[in-house]
Parts: sequence; structure tokens; C-alpha cells
Amino acid sequence: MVRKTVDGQIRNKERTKIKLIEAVGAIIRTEGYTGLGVNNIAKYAGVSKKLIYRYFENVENLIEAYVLNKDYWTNLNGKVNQLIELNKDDYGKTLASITLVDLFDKLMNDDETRKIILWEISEKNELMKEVSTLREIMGSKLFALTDPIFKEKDDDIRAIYALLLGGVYYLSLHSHAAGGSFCEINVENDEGKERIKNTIEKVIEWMFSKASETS
Amino acid sequence: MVRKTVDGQIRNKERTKIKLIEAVGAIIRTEGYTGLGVNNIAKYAGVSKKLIYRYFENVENLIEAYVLNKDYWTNLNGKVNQLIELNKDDYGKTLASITLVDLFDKLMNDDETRKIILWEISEKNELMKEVSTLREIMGSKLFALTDPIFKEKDDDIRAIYALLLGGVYYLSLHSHAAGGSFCEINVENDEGKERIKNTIEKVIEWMFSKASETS
DNA sequence: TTAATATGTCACCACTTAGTAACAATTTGT
DNA sequence: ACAAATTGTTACTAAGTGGTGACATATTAA
Repeated sequence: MVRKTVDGQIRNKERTKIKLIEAVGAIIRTEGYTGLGVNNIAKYAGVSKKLIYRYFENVENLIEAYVLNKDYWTNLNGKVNQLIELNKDDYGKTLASITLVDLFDKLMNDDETRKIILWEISEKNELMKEVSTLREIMGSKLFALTDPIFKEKDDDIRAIYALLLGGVYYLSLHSHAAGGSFCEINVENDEGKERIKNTIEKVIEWMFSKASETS
Repeated sequence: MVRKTVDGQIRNKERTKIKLIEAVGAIIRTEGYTGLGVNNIAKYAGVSKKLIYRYFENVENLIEAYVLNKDYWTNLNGKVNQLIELNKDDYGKTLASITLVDLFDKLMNDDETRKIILWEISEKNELMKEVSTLREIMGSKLFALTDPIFKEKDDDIRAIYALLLGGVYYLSLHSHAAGGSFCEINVENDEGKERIKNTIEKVIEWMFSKASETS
């Protein structure tokens, strides 16, 4: 027989798992992904590290549980159908702009998200490969929205988006590490931020207006 | 009296220092900057780690010696005036394209350069701040070339360039870490690479053609 | 040739790391 | 109430970290 999982006041499996997962977040926020060791996580959670192995097998799985819960794109997953419905009219033009600009804002302000991005590009990492793949699935749903208008054009909306998205990632990382200006723009102040956002919108706008031209 | 620094066959201060500095390069190439510990560097150099402290005081100084010795970005500095002269005709349009596309190729193939970029955005690092500043000086000379044509336009060539350059950095980093596709483009194969390069050229082309329109 | 000094190695320190075995205590089902 | 299973802690490996003092020896200057 399968016994009910322990749910007492003193011993409680689920509560402990949550403690561990939230410890991961706390560490990423304060120390960055380099602080994600078994000992440190257990210390933050106030619990024995043995339990990490018992409940998650290894640290990787624990972190995966955390990251999947936190990721910007995978979180959009729940809203994606709604978003698609709302953005059918302009073939996803507004959506493309908004997601990039929003993500830029989020990354500039949210240490946690930024450090996950950094972690993702830092090392050959099977976990991050999975996260990355999940994001792609999300993304393909959104690109399906834009395809009708770009169908027979040689303008490559995916390539444009990849470059802009990568640019957004990089700019936020750069500004929080080396800092200072980048291409003579300082995204640490509002004026710099606005220039980037306006340019993102302008490029997207241009792409779509070109694509909708009668050929 | 100051004695001549030892220059024998068995003991040789300068030779050892070079060994250590080159060990840093070898490690960055093979393991990335995370492998830059005292023990590891000494092992690569085939020398006692004690000497790192004796000759460089600490690991930071040793790494600084390496990066400055490599002179990545200041090396470009020598060619800058020549490049400007050659690209006056089209206000730097070709140059803007070429530098981005070339850099993309370089980053996709050169582990060392890519890992230094990664290091630069990974941590608050005074040394990397310096390198970053040097690059900005370089860049401003190139933007001087484009300014006449963009002068009274509200298109922001610096913001476009920042996004594209950041995009190039990010795409190369992503493909060597998580890998797989990004925005449904896989830059690990030639088809993906070409799509990115073509799009870079197209965006630059568009920017300049818009800027040169009579208003 | 000899003494002084620079160079290099080795063994060790205290600390941190990932991971495990043995054990104690709580919760569950009977 | 009591046994069985689950949850949690402690203490312990074995290996790796940055850093240092003691010592051996190659090189230099005399």
C-alpha cells in the first residue's frame, strides 16, 4: 500500500521541498548561480542537505524545479492562447513589440531572471537545454501568428527577433556587470532605456510594414 | 645592490611568468573563466602555485597580466584610422555590416574571445570595465563616420547597433552553451548562420537607406 | 670558490565541497 | 497502542580550495 505523504507539524515533505526550492531563489538573488551548492542551499533552507538528494536526487533537478517555475517564457505558456486570440488582428506585431520591451524592463530590474539567463549561457548544461527547448515550443506558437504575413517574403522575422531578443538579453547583462555605456548608450539611465525601447518598436514596425506591402 | 633577475636554464623568473600567463589562456580556452583557480593554473603551467603569489601577488593580477598582454581590443585600435579612411564613401554603411558579420564569425569559432565576453558580463569586474571603456573609444571613432547621414534623423543608429551587436554576442554564447535553436533558428549550422548574417546586413541597409531619404 | 640571494618544490594548514551511512524522531495505518 | 514507514539530523568520508612556511638548489656577484 502507498502511504499518504507525511503532513505533520514537525515533519512535512511538501513543506520541506518548498523550502528547498525557495532557497534556490534566495541564493540566485543574493549570490548568483555560483552559490548554488548543496551545502549552501541546505543552509538557506534550514534543512539537512541529505534531503536534497532524497527528494530531488541531485542539485540539478532541484534547480530545474525552481527555474521552470520562474522562467519568463514558460510562464507565458498559460496565457499564450489568450495572447494569440488578442493579437490576431495585426498578425502579432504589437505582441512582438510588447514582449521584447517588457522583457527588457523585467531584465533590467529583476536580478533573479537576469542571473538565470546568465547561467544559461555560461556552461554546457543539460538542464538549461531543456528550459531552452520549452521556450522554443512557446515561441513557435507565437511565430505561427506572424507567419501568414511573412509567408512569401524573404524578410526573416525569426532572425530579426533572435537578434533583438539576444540584444535585449545582452544589454541587460552588460549594464549590470561591466556597466557604463555600450555603443555610446547607457541603458542604466532612463534616456538610454527609452532609446533602446523605441528602436525595438521601430524595427518591428518596419518589418511588418515592409511585409504587408503589396509585392 | 639589485641583482640581475635569474635567467638560468633551470630557474628563470621571466620564463615562469610567461608559463603562468599562458596557462591562463589555455584554461580560458578549454574550461572557461570558471577554471581560473590557483591550483589549476599552477597545474597547467607545470609550476608551483606558490610562484603565482610570489610573482603576481594574487590570481587577479595574473589574469589582468594575461588579458592586457593579449590586447584584443586595443589591437583593433591600430587599424581603425585605416578603416575609417576606406569607408568614408558610404558613411560607414559597409563597415557597420562587415564588423558585425565578421565579429559573429569570429565569436562562433573562437572559444577564447567568446569566453572573455562571457566573463565580462558575468561579474562586477574593474578590469573588464577598463576593457569595455577602451572599446567604447574605438566605437566612437566609427560612429563619427555615420553621424553626418543620421544627423537630423530620429533613427538611432547607435541603438540599432547596440541591439545587433548584443544580439551577435548573445547568439554566439547561447549556441555554445544551451545550444539548439533560438527563435527557431539554429546558428550551429550554416543555414542558421547565413540567416543571421543576411538579416544583419538587411537591417543596416534599411537604416542607411531610410536615413539618406530626402526628408 | 664561496656566500648571498633568487627561484622552485613540498608538505601542510584551515576551510569548503559533494555525497553517504547510521541513527533518531514523527507520522501513518492497523 | 504499536509496528512500519517516512522524515530529518548528525557525523563522517574523500577530495578540492586558497594560502603559507620550511627547505633545497640554481644562479649571481664577489
